[in-house]
Amino acid sequence: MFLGTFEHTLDAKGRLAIPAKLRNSLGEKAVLTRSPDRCLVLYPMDEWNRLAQQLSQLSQADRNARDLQYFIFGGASECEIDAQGRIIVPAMLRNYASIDGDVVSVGMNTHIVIWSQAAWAERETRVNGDIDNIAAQLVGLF
Amino acid sequence: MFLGTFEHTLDAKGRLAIPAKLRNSLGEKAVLTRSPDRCLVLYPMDEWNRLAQQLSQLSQADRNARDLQYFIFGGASECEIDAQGRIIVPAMLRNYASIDGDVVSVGMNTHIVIWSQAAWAERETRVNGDIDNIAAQLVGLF
DNA sequence: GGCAAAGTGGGGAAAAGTGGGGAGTTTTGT
DNA sequence: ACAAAACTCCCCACTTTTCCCCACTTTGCC
Repeated sequence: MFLGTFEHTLDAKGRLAIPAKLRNSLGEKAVLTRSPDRCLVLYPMDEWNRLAQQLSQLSQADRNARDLQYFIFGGASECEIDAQGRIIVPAMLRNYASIDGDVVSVGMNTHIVIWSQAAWAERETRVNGDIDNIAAQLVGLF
Repeated sequence: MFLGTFEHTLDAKGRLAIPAKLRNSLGEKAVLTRSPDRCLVLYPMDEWNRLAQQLSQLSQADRNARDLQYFIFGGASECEIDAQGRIIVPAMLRNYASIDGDVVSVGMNTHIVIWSQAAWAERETRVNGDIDNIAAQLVGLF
């Protein structure tokens, strides 16, 4: 169970420390990949396996399915958490999510989402004040 | 489990180094063949055996089935990974996928796909910006 | 305040990626 | 048939990147 928002940094070697409170629910290994909205997603292995299996079962004949597989599998990286609780974020993923330096990690219950500080701030201001309307469109949940 | 995207080179002798992270899930032998979209595919032996069996079971009376068998079996090459972690890509396959020099290898969970750098870049620009729509058509996965 | 855990930074050993030489074999051309 | 050329395969060498370990600073907690 991943909860909370954490601001921290990614160092010059591309290493990212996973906040201790998020790390607890993560095993020693995890899979990092990209999300369509220009941020990264970190899955614990069991959650990743579920996703990977569903994705693999899509028909190879469907072009959209293949494109999505390229996006997810091709953008993925199996991460081991080192002795300091860090993972290595490949240059390609750093680039995709415009991450250099300040980072925001968000626990999303089943997985962790990683944003560049700048993109996160932008998102916050966009959504702020509008959350009433957004929630209103999803009545029935509460 | 093959994951990630890697840019590297094929040397003048037709040798292609398999990135270490992809090599780990590969045995000492693998099968390289062509894919309909002008790139190459590298299967580990167990995955290849499954594919080959399915392909063999197709009806010989069906012309399309025979053509597909020619395409896959005829284009296939059994590869051994040498001491430096490289395979040799036959000239015919290099030619088919327009590979000379820069190459992109993509882990696709169960197999590895190999593109020429140029063709990959073209594909990327085509898909870029469209990934939202593609993902939207496949909701239920996330 | 002091201790422990978390977060951050850097240096050095090891591995990965790349290129090339040369012996042995096959193919090509005369 | 024979020589020359091309191709394989195996070995070695160099450069770059990655990984692992250690050390310091900061934060939180008793």
